[in-house]
Amino acid sequence: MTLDFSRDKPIYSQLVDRICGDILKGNLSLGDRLPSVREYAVETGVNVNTVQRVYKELEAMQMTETKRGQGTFITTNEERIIQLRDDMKKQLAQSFLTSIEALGFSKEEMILVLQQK
Amino acid sequence: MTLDFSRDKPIYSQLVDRICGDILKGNLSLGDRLPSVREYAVETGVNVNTVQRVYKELEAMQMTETKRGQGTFITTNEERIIQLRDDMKKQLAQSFLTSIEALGFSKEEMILVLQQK
DNA sequence: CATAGTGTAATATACAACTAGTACACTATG
DNA sequence: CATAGTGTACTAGTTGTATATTACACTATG
Repeated sequence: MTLDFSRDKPIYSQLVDRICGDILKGNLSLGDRLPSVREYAVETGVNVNTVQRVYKELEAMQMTETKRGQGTFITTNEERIIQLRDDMKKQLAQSFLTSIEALGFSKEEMILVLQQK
Repeated sequence: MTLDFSRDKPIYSQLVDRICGDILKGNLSLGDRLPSVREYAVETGVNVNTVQRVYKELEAMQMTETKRGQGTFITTNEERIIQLRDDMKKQLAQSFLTSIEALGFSKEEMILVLQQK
């Protein structure tokens, strides 16, 4: 694989987003095992510690459960996933609103732009 | 003044946003002179070099014009401001779309959330 | 033409975030 | 109980950001 990473955001953060996305989209199923930190490090071309940080973040979000010696698994708690999905949606919307307000755009004009794309 | 800065973004970047916003919103008018780097540094409680970086960025965006010995002024080129406003609007929209796509949200469902706020 | 107020530049320092290399600790399995 | 495969922890180096300090270059003004 060896992914491309944008430089304006930490790699670990981009990987968290990617995995979150895969889970929320259903590309990964509840209970699935993620690659080991070493495997995933090789796949993506980053350091083991970076992957560890990714898995740590995911676990802190209660999106995964980590078992030493066994691996990291996507939570089987479906409610938690649903809740996370909703939280993220709200958070995305809120930070978007904050940004546009800071630059003086109205919600309505931005929605128009979005609809045109 | 002595502003509060969020820790998740560089200070210089937050100041750029603030001034951009003030210009785009019309709080600052075309041709207005910004405070001197030293004044603004004291006002905001940051270092002169940080303010200098802010003014440099603004000039690179052609949002201001800097005259050595005189000060930094908001461009009188109204077209440029209009263009910047439009560019930023599109850029905001695009990065929003990229984010929501990465996490598996649809444009439509996000617009609904935005409208409810 | 001296002076004070502009922006600009260079250097050193400090600190935090990020990443990498390496070694350690736990678990399943034959 | 040895071994291979897990996650974890420690240390160090790099980079970006911010600060402090100092000096320089230009402009307006008395």
